[in-house]
Order: sequence, then structure tokens, then C-alpha cells
Amino acid sequence: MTQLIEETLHERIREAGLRLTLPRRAICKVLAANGESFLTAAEILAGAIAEVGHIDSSTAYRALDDFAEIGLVHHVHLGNQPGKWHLTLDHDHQHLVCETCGKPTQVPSSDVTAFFDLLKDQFGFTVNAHHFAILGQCETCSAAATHPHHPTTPTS
Amino acid sequence: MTQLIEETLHERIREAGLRLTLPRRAICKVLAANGESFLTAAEILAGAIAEVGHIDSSTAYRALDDFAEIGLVHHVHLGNQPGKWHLTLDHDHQHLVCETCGKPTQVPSSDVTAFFDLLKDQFGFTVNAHHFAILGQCETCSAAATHPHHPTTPTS
DNA sequence: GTCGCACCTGCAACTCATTGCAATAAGGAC
DNA sequence: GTCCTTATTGCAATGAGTTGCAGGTGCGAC
Repeated sequence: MTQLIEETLHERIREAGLRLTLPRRAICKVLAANGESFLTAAEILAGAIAEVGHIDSSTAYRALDDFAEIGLVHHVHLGNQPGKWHLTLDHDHQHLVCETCGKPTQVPSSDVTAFFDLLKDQFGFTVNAHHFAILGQCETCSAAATHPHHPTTPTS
Repeated sequence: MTQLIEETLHERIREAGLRLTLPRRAICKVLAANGESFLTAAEILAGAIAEVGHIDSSTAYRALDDFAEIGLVHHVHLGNQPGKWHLTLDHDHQHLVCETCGKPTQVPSSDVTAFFDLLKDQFGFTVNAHHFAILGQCETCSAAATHPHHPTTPTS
């Protein structure tokens, strides 16, 4: 299963004209093994190093940037935390991230297109929906804030 | 004029129970002098240092964070550039930032409330509109991209 | 005016991320 | 299999931002 994802990633890297190097293979393996979860660069790097020995952090960042450029992964900033990366696969959605507990929520594209179309019509602005998450408070945390109580456990 | 803004800032800092220290006064002066423009922490720090002599960068960051917490300024991340700060005053809008040329566009709140209400209804999610900008391509840059031509000059 | 204490500041160290450059290796051509 | 070009890597230095802590200072109380 993750094996299959891994091979798909390899194919797409080759198709894009990028080279499939040892560090990149290791990063693919880590990404494939973690499905759609959000990983920090540090986690990806650690996983990759566990696979193939030392890899420089700059190498990992550059590889991930390259992967993002060809659409394999998304680089999202969930609030003021370190940036996170996750596999794109074929999904098409926008992220809502709670600034209190860090929980991400996925919003299907169909719910955001009307808004993005408005920005396009009114301002000529084409949104790149993926790079930054929409921040705020999730239901649980905003309820906790209005009814003072035990705060939900932050992830930070 | 900027004198007036400065005094308003001082008042609001006192009202919030924060102390009006020398570094904070200097930062207020810089912010007031720059109206609503987007300033990097480095610019603010340099301006403040020019006013009152050495200030540590951590002091500036902490002061700006405090100011943000009481609503005097907004801290926005315009793409992968260093974060920027700008005076809140009384405006209420969302930022669109072009990832190619860096130009920010302000969208009045009235244009975004429908979308934010949808997120609230469907997902119980309360958006914090200010912290992160919406990224994409402005009209000029997306036109330049589709009609291959001289790229517009990036600001990076 | 001066006292006191909580809030702030400056320092130093640290984290996360990016960049320039020389050396290395992927993978197409033969 | 070998060669060659050029993308990619690792290193070292740098930039942006944060944190812990010891000492300094604003400002309300007296």
C-alpha cells in the first residue's frame, strides 16, 4: 500500500525531470509511510536519516520544495508553528487550523470556490489555496473559551 | 498627525495595563510615522534604534506581540517573506498577497464575511482573519504568466 | 518624594529555515 | 559499460524569530 504510493512518487519525480537520488528516495518513503498526516521538516528528516544515514537539513528542505513545486506535497503553515508538509495525492481541499489546539480540518474545494471566484472577479486575484491554512478556533476550543473551563490540550 | 496617532497608541497601551517604556515609545513612534504600511520587524527595530539608541531585537518582538495582543497592530505573514507588522487603527479587512510581486491588496470585510460564515456554520470554525494573508497571483502577474513575456519584477 | 514589586529589558543560546559554493552523482548518449 | 552534463548534495554561514534568566525600571501606593 505505502509501497504503491512510494512508486507513484518516484514516477512523478522522474516525469517531472527531477533526479531520483538517495535522499529523495528516503524522503518519499517517509512521506508514503505517513499518508496524509502533517509532518514537520524535522520529522521527515529524522525518518529519512533512519532509512539511509546522514542527510543534511538543507537537502531535505530543497527536496521538499522541489516536490511541492511539482505538486507532490503541500507545504502548509499552521499558525506560528514550524511549517508542515503532507502528501497531496489527489485530494483537493483547503485547511482550517485551530490556533489553540492545532487540529486541522479539511474543507472540500466546493465550499471555497464561490469565495475564490469572488476574489477573482472583484480583484483579479487568483488564489493559491494551499500554501497557507486558514487560522482560527475550532468548535471545541471556541466553546471552551466562552465557557471558561479546562482548556483543550494544546499540541505545542 | 502622526503625533496624534502616537498619543492614541500610548493611551491604549496604558489602558491595557501595559507599561510605557522607552523601547515601546520608540516603536510606537515608528509605527505612527508609517501609517498603515507593512513593516518588517527589522525596519521597525532600526527605526526605533534611531530614536533612542540600542534596543534588543527580542524586546522589539515581544513589544510587537504585546501590541498585537491588545489589537494595536496586526502581524501578517505575506507568503514566505519575513513577517510584517502594521497599525490596526480601525480598519477591518483581509489581505491578498501576490506570491510573485509581493503586492498586498486589501479586501473589505464585507466581501469575506459570507465565506467565513459558511465555515462557521458548516464546520463550527471561527476564522481569525488577520494573522495570515491569502496568497496567490495578482492580476498583473497572472496575466504575465499566461502571456509569456517579461515577468513583473519580484520584490524578493 | 521614595519604595516596592511586577513587568520589561538585554543578553546569550537556541530553533527553524535559507543560501552560496565546491564536490558529487544521476541518468541520457554512445 | 563509460563518459559527460548538469542537477543535486553537504557544508558552513546567515537570517528570522523565540526563550530563559538575571537584573533594571515604570508606576501605583504611601
